[in-house]
Amino acid sequence: MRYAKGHKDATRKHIVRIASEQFRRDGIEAVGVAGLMAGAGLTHGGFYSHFSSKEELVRAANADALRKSRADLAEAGAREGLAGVIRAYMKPLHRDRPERGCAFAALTSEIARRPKSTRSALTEEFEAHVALIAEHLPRGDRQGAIAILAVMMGALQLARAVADKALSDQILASGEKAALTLAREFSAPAAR
Amino acid sequence: MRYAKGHKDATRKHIVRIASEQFRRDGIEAVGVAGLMAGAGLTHGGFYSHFSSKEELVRAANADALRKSRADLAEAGAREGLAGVIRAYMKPLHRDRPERGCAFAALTSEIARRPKSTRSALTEEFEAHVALIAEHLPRGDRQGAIAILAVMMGALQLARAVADKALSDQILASGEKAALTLAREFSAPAAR
DNA sequence: TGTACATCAGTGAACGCGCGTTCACTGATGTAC
DNA sequence: TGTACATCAGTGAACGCGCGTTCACTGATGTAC
Repeated sequence: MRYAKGHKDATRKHIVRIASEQFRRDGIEAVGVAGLMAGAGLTHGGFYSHFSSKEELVRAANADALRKSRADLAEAGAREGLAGVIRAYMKPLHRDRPERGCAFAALTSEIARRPKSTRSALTEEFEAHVALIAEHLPRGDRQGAIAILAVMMGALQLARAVADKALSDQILASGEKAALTLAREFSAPAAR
Repeated sequence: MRYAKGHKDATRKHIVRIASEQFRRDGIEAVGVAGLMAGAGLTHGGFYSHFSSKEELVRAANADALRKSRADLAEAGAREGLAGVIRAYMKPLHRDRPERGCAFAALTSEIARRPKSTRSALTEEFEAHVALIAEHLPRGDRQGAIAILAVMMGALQLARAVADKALSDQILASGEKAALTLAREFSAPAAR
């Protein structure tokens, strides 16, 4: 079957999108090329006409997921400021749908063990996230932005891992409160 | 060969220790039973006379790693208080040696995808960590303790994942500063 | 004290399975004549 | 306008390999007589 112009590009984008969801939900290692392609409605053989290796897809999928979640953060920030970003991030819905959520929370520890090329791709997106948060802080405070991202993703991960629902909700609330506290504190440091 | 009394128990403990290191360094999924047993100086066949499944070892290894890192935190806390705990956690050495470090930072997102039995084992250890940090806060503030743990492990993970050394150091410094800020803030909330 | 046997921690071959990757092939459609 | 052919996205069988798990076996030593 000969396909319409742009068809292959659309297929590639579709595979990347499906992969970014499966990776976030199940972890990178747990997702196989065959299952991934089946999830995209294709057979596994065609994979290598789109990507030179699974690792290339990993880079593309992470970048895609992070670009998308950055756009979500930017939108919440434009509407409701930094407090809006924090409240959106710490929502129970975000905990319950990792496949649509922040790729840092889902994949950072796994990416730490992948090749440098993959970690470099992550690093760029990390900087972009930090810059986005820093925009809402006086003097574009990078340190504060990094800390706010760290506490949010740390709390989200813990909330996903514990086996107790009430505790999980409590962790989300703690993360939200701490992130808001840091936002306030880094905006106008206490004079002690 | 007949072995001395207590030999089998010592072997089991040895396997658990080796496993807890390999899991933290390479991730749970990436560690195979054969490589693990070889690392312990044994052959893979004997594995199932010690554990009923890999998952049982995962639970034992995580509990062991977390009990040990909790003892380290407790020691730093006894010597130098909460600030000492935070400074020890955010040290570059901790970033560079995941196999000896905090199992939350290394494995939380992976554990979130494992069976409930494994997540329950983690939950207990999490509560114990929170209690240990809360001891250093007024009124044993659980919320503050959870937030401090979250920002430390989030920052440590990010410091391990980025491909840039200077950025990684900066992330550790941000995590330390934020954790200290939260410790201060949760001890004596600003009156605003 | 000396011999026969029971014990059992550890060995290593084998199982079915899914992994990432390769490759000869298919077949619908665009292009050339 | 009608036919022959080139294109190329996608197919599916096959590759070597390592996975978690099973199991018949080994062999050094403690125990029974």
